[in-house]
Amino acid sequence: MTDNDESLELVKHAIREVGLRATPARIAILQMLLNSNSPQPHSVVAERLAPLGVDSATVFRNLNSMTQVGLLRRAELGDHVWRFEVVRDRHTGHDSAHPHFLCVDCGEVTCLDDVQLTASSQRVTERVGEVTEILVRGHCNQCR
Amino acid sequence: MTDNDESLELVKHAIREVGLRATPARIAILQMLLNSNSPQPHSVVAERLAPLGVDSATVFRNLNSMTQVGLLRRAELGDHVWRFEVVRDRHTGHDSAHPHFLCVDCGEVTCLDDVQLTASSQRVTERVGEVTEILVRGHCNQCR
DNA sequence: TCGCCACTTGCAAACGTATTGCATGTGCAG
DNA sequence: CTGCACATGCAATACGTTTGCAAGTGGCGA
Repeated sequence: MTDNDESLELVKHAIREVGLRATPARIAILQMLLNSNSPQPHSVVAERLAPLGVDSATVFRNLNSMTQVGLLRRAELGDHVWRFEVVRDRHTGHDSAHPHFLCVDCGEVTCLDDVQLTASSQRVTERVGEVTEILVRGHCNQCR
Repeated sequence: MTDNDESLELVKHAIREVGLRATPARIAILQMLLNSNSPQPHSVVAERLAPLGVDSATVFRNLNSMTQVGLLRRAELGDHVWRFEVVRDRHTGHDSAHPHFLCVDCGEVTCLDDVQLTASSQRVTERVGEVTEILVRGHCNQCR
């Protein structure tokens, strides 16, 4: 069994695990995003998969469905284009309202789970409701 | 001179100060946003000004141009809708990029300008880079 | 105060991204 | 192996945003 076979099985398993069918389109999308080190816009994913005969609408639907089940993360860098990246730490447990830092230049998302926002978060919670997500945008140290 | 006259003159002055003409459309947009306590999407601004005979494209152009010159701030809260708010402290120097709370159910936006995120923000800044925007999402008290 | 001219506007058309309907195809549980 | 709910391809559509162009006007200078 080669590395490719192995990763193929892993990808298939990850897709089935969340209750979706491991179709060629989904496998290709996930593999492509796994090989990217930054979130990719739909257009890029669709372009790359077009030669494989995958329709643009299918890419959209799959990116959205895989995002809904937590396989992917959808990021908006400020240019009104959704970018998608693989959620690599689905099993680590800290899926509560931990802050994410999003670099609007390179699109990289950093988990700030050790950053203490609790005090203010609690105050915010009381004031406005139930907080489910905290997103911090800016320019990361590499892009400044 | 009434309060309205006074604020009208202030608004006109603010517009001219940045090198733009004080046209009825710009005055109306600025006044409307000054009376809002949260960022408003273009659609809402356009709807509100439509009865005055202001075109939607004009609203777009003005929101963008006034943003370019620093009169307004454009915020993207993660739902692919630009929202505009008046920059109220252009002259005071201290950065006014305050956190926003977005209710994912009803879409209402609350400005959290009095919430203290400074300590953690500074820590975040050191770790990842320069923070330009803080977004808190969740369910507001009305929607829970 | 008046007239000029660059800046603005209204209207409509163009654009790019995202979504949807429907008939066909297919992954996979039983 | 087989059936059926889920997924896909294709095309049409919805939507938010931008742009071209001719007409209009704010505000400066005379």
